[in-house]
Amino acid sequence: MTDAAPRTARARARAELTREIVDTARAHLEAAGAASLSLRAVARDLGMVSSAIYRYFPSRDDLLTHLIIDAYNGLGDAAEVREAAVAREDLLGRWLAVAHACRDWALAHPQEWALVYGSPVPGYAAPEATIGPGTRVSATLLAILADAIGQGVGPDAVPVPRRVARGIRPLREFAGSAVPDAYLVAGVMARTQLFGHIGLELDGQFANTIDDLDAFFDHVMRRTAATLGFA
Amino acid sequence: MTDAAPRTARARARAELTREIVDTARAHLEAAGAASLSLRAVARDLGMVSSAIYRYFPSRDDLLTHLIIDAYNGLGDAAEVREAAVAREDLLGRWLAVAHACRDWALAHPQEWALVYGSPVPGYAAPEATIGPGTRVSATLLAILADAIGQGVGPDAVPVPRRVARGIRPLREFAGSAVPDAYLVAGVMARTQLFGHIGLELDGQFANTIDDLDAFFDHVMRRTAATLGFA
DNA sequence: TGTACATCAGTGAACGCGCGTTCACTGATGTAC
DNA sequence: TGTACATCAGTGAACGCGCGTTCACTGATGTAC
Repeated sequence: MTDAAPRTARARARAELTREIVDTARAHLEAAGAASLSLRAVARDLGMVSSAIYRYFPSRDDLLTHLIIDAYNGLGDAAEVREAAVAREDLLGRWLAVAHACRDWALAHPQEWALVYGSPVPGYAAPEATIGPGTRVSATLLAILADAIGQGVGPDAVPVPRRVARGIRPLREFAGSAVPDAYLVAGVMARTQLFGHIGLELDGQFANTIDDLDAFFDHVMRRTAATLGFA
Repeated sequence: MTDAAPRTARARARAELTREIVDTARAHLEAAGAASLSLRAVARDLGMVSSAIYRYFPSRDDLLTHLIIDAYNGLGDAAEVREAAVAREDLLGRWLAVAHACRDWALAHPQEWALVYGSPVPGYAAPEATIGPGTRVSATLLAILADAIGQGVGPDAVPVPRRVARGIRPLREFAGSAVPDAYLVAGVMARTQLFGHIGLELDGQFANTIDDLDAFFDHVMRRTAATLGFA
């Protein structure tokens, strides 16, 4: 996306300052949330005048878009790296790697998580450029499910009602027709359990209910893996 | 909380205007989200001067607190009414009643749902008064689980690791000791599936993936009920 | 290698906006005798 | 039933704040010859 090796001093300075702006904005985001992210505050922190930011980003929304893409990629990287370190035939291990990577990343970057999976930022509409990076975790999970089929492993093959089968056609096409409907449903439910748990945990919905969330999450993710037939 | 029958004309006018302020605020909330809820805009809509609001609510945060409690109660009412209409021994029906009531309410009041289950409003800390109403749905679900035990119905009694059992002590105390740990875990997972699905659906995470979300949700909730042993 | 011009980063002032909250005030409603 | 005082709702102006964005500018960096 950016030039690999900027030639001139000007270009190098520009690349560096662009990175500094994004880094500072991300720090502000983590400190106060997306709604109160302010260009002026970012500029202040960098010792520039607020209008100078406009040499780098055409608007606040554009900066937000960068942060969203970065967040998706940060999460995607974390999940993919941890998942790639597990032996291919160890389906449970791969699932747990993705699950724990997502939760760890979310706990380390709660506002970035909220930026992409929380309530939409008022007045901001995510452009198309965010769609691709937004599907990386799901794609990784789907790859595990596909490998499971190769191993003859999968969820209970309960019948899926016709109307449901019809309603998940876009998903089936995205997944490739080799994945049976019952697997797709179980896969979506597993993802909902994963993302739902993380969201509820970040929102404090387990406060005064569950003390040891590390242990609980691991157990829940193992139970979820069992619904997919992973041992 | 409020006087049942206000005596004087002044008191009647006060009660009515208080209600109008909350109603208008709720309308603004649904239109633009909690972060952009403005006292001045509410006052403008009611044809009053902005400072007049302060005769009714001491601050913006206090108004937000009212909206949060109202939202919890609106959701709680919806769930309880629908659940109460189902025969006590029909566990699946009761679970589905709660699940669909929650989703229907959330789709009808997405910003109110976000207010209580979405990312926290920046700069706002929910006071204790919101805790009670916030547990109504969970309490209803727990009652179904307790009745299931009475019927000898429940999830697979898989062993719960010691550390997990220790970590859910507050929940066990809240539920009463009659509910085995495996049931509590399965119950929390069911709630996560329910709340997680609704949250992801409201955030548009199923766009381009699942067309018929009504059918899909019903199916997913039936599969979830199956994990609790409900037929 | 040096000069002339074009490009671009950063400045500082300004525009226009909306916000939450305070305060001294007026006039209507309620209460006590 | 009528008067005197207290309570309270609503007014309008003001304070102080921070925001996103625009614009004409200066001075440094880069490029072409």
